[in-house]
Amino acid sequence: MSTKINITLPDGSVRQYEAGINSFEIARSISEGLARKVISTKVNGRIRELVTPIQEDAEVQLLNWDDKEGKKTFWHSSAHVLAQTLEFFYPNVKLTIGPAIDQGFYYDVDLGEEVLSEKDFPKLEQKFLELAREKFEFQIREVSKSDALAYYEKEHNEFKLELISNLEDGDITFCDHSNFTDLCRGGHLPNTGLIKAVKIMNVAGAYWRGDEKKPQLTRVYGISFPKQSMLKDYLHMLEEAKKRDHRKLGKELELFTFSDKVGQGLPLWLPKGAALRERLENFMRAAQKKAGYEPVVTPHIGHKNLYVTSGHYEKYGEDSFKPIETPHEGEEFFLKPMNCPHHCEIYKASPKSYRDLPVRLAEFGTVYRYEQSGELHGLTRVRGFTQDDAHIFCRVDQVKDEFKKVIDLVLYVFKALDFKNFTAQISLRDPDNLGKYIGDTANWEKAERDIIEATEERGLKTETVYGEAAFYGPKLDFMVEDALGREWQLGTIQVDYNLPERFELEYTGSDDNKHRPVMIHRAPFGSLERFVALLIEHCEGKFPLWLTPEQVTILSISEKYNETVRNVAHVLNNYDIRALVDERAEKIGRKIRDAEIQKIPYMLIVGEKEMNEGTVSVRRQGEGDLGTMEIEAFAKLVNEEIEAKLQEFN
RNA sequence: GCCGACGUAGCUCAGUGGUAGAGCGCUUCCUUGGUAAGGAAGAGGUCACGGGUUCAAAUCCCGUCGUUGGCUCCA
Repeated sequence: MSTKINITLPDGSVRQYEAGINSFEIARSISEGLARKVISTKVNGRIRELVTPIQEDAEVQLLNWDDKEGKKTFWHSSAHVLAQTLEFFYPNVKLTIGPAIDQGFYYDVDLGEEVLSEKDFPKLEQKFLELAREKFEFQIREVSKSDALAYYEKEHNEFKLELISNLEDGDITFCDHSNFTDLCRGGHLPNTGLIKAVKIMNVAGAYWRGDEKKPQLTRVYGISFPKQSMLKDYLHMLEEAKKRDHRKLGKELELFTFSDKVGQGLPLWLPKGAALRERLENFMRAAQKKAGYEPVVTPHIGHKNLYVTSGHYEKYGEDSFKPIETPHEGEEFFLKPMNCPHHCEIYKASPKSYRDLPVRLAEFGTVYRYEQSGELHGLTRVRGFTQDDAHIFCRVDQVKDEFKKVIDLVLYVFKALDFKNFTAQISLRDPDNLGKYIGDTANWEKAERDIIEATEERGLKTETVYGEAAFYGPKLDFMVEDALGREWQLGTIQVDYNLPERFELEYTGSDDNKHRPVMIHRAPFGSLERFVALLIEHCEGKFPLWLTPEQVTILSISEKYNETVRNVAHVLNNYDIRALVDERAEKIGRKIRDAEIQKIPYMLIVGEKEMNEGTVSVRRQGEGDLGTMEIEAFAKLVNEEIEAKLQEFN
């Protein structure tokens, strides 16, 4: 006897089917075209196999390649084929986990003594496709916990055994295709044949469960596609992204460099880069002045005890440079890894009344941290960097308001610099590991609430991540992706009840009693180094006009007009426009090409006509000829463009 | 720090056991040209560094340093 069930589709329509129907049949009942495209399905919110029978009323969402979750299914299934491929070449391989990631998938395996390197990629890809073309069906089956354990006992796979031991009996499934079996929750393509293209991207060491005390596995990264042409497009896109890499552009545009002789992770700012950085600092100084910050200056080193007091020594001592010892017995100084302890001492330099708060102390403070060598990356992770740091000391009742003001400042900065694609991430405690945080629970809860409310009241779209809070307090981070899609933290706002406690900071309240202020750490750029790196990648080296090293280059048609060209530069300099001249004995086409490559926003061309008329022929980088205008008119154009972008901070 | 790869001229890279190469850049000369590369000549390298194998090493092996893609941590 058959039962009818109701299937609700994402558009809200309800269709009736026999119980036991599967998603693929539903797709085919709608249209053949849909059936051809569908690669996965979500039943009541959970990814399932297309062939999983549905027995009861359900919401069904059919997924194809264009859905994010469809891609995940595709890539997860690909990870199975990768594992099968690895088993073919390395029969003793121990499989661990093989998830889909944002761009493809990986599989972590224990290869024992064997080594896998790039040279092996072509043969892996070839075998992978050979296997895929067999159109093996993925079949999911339930396994009892004891059977599952027995299976991997026989395989001597301690990793899978560990995974299974953490699973509930009755909730364990294996997935088979061809002669290959893997512990797997499910959500697969119907068969391997849909995978038409694969590229093994790289191989890397990865610790089991991300713990460096646990064995290191070999992680093989790959990406796969339903069409060969999509792989080609993807690889082309990666090539394009590499052109935006700040390390490449930083070199080409002469912004910064590194020297082995100075040391790893210690950037050297070249004149053009330093000037750009100085403009960024001045921009921030002006905004902060309006926002009520007071600049302070503190030294590059601090007494060891300062960091013992702050708690940083205990927490980050390992990540610091070795202490600096003085001739005085037992006296140790540290290169400062952060500015806050110094600022606490400035706060303490004079007694404070509740009327004085908030106190906002700002400093472009250069700090030094001993990052592991493998961590260093261009300007985004270095060992010496400058934070646009400030600490706000305020009353508990002022926290939310101060927090909102900082959000305004960060958004102002991002707007002036055309950062549109950022995510605001609220980092809260890890509910499963509350022990690793210091400070009073009630304070933590208040701080977390203040942050959430401040972002809500500012209408900021946020993502909440548990477990990412600093050890001393919750925070709001502004994250931006680099050219290769890796996410970096730029701006940060952090509430801290801990340091005021440790430094015994006080103010006198209206009740004439002593009270503890709250601290807010905040840095809109985060670090100048990282910020500039991300800025370079976002604008491909074409900086906003107000910021760019050279705003205008003046090109003479021939050497006969060099004197006129120098005069034009002189006039523009008087308008505070950064102009340089190209007096080389080159043809104009060549001079234009070079200026275009150097990404100089404006080119002014001066020849016979312009010399006689007192005009310049204007060309915009990337756009072309804008026609002829008077020099003053051009200066006005430049300054108006800058003003339009650089609205004042209010 | 660990795993993989890489290190040749200022830059980008070719050269994989037998006399160190190209393009761009740089210098000099010719050319004085109107919107993305004018021509010629020249200078420039302990092939990252140290050791080993070999008649012979940029090339093969070992170590060190640096860079790089990941893992972990963080701004």
